[in-house]
Amino acid sequence: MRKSAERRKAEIVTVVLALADRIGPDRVTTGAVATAIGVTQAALFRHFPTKAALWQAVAEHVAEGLAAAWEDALSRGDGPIVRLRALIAAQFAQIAATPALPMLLFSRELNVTNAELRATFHGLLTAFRGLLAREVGAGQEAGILRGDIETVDAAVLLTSLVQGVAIRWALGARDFDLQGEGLRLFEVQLRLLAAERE
Amino acid sequence: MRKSAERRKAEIVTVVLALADRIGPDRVTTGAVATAIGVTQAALFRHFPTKAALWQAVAEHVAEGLAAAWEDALSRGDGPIVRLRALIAAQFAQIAATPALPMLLFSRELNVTNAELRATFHGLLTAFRGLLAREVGAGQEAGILRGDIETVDAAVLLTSLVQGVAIRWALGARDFDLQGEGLRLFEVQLRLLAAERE
DNA sequence: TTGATAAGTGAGTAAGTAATTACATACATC
DNA sequence: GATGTATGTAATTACTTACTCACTTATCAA
Repeated sequence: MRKSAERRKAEIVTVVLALADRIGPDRVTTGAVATAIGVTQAALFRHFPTKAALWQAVAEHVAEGLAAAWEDALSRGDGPIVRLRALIAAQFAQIAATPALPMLLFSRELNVTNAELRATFHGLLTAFRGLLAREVGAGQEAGILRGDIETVDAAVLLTSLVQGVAIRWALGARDFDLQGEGLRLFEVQLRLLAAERE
Repeated sequence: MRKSAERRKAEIVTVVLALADRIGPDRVTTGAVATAIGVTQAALFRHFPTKAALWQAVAEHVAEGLAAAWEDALSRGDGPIVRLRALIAAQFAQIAATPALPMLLFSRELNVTNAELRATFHGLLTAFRGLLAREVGAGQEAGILRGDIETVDAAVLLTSLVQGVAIRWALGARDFDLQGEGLRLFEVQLRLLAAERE
């Protein structure tokens, strides 16, 4: 029943993310989190001085998860196409594992209350685009991808693909496999980006 | 100072959208709206029975604006490519005119409190994708666009493009011209989708 | 000019919000 | 087994929220 501070903190962060998905990030009150865990509301402030600090911890948790997934994806493959596919797959996997992520990007906690969080997440999106751009550039130099397209433009198209599918999934009924549909469309876009050969 | 109910209603809706952009949709309190207008908070309830009804009116206003912009775009052009470009341009123009739109899609007002609004907006996105798909199909039949791509997939890629650029604009510093950058990337994607000719 | 109607006000209420406090108790360490 | 510390609680705080109601007053038609 009673847990160490470290494990309790982790539990709180997890519950916040789950609640954010279920009832929306801005409806996550300290009371709701507490009852979902099974402690009193005051107990939360044993572990986080303010609610903003709680959200900060949540953001760091998410950011670390994303960074780790990207690193893992890049270390796996060898060719640029394989690595591109792994990056996209990792991104979809992270979103599926944390469905509140798209909503979180637009929550007031992130955009208004905590300017630092906003910068953090915006930086994450930029970093992801940068990783994609590097692989696209490698593919272009290798002659696998069309060279008559700006590298960064191709990267933007790919990040947009992820966001577009994620939005459709998050706002809709979530009645399709996010990663499957996302990777299918990635292959379509990849065919468009491929250098022509006959 | 004193206005007719019709004009006051319209003013309230406008102010709500402006406030939603500035402080986030979920921080738009009846008090904040009232002081932004220059009336007391109680005055709002003269025109809308509940806050949910207010949001309903806001959603209808936005939906009507989008539908009108699409209709106008379609009536303008003649060829499928021209109409595609006009649809994309219209969408970017609407987002630029109502910057709260992307946030609104993910607000709790839309996603949790009012299930009807959620369905409305989700339907709008689907409708837009449908309009794009029709033009893409026409372009494919005319031999202007590649035929080896599923029509709906191309439409999804185009809506994703809009959403991706809009997200980058809304979450970033808004330091670039949304419509200009959006249309530039549209031309890039269009080149990828074009039937090859040499 | 007058009277009816519609727009706006001032002063409230009840329900929720994050945060604080004094107090209790489980748990590891000696 | 005693004891100090860290985790948790009950009660309460000051504040914000949407919403109500009895009232005032601007506006306009007769």
